[in-house]
Amino acid sequence: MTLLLTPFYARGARQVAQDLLGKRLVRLLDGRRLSGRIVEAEAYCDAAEPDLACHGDRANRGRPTPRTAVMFGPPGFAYVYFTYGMHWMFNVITGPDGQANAVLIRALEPEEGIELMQARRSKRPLSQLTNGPARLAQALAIDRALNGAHLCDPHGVIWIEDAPPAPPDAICSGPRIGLGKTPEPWRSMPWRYWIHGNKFVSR
DNA sequence: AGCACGATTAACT
DNA sequence: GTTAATCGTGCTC
Repeated sequence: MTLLLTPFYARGARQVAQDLLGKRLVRLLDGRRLSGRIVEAEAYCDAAEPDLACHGDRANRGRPTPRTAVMFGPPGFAYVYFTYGMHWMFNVITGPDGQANAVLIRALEPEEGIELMQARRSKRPLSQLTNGPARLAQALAIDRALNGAHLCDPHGVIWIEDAPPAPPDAICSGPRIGLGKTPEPWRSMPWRYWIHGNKFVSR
């Protein structure tokens, strides 16, 4: 059981997003493991490239704000933010310290603690437990308390474990979801990655 | 101090 | 396919 460490995260967001497919996101809640394999992820702001879809680039002329401060910090930490007045989104920080690079985890294939996750999700069927960024956050009890959490701490409450990667020829890519008003070309850049045919992908 | 809106979801028709 | 829910954030006045 190997925990992914800083060097894994300290790379380009698009590379990390693809390499995260197949890895296991683990949440320790009241001593119990809730987990799932990552099957869908999106890259936001790779290296120093501009990305007007990225919170770090869009707000405050690309400078940190209280909300986005974690994004500008070192890799291997969690960036958790609140949106639509009710939903939490879980990201991992990638790239070098000082750049607002991140990967949004969009969907998991549930593995451990399924009953507990279902209890947290109004007993929804397995297929609708963690197939969306806000859904998986609810299932794994991810909220503002985990913003800034270190994912490389073996005594922490959330981390990502090594697991067999998705075969390269099974990785699909396409435009990111929900960008709405984001200008081109970023709106259409194919920086969303998922495992071909996996039924837990959000769409 | 006020306001428009969002890296979404669930429940509608 | 459409829409309400719901509030923190960042921008403008």
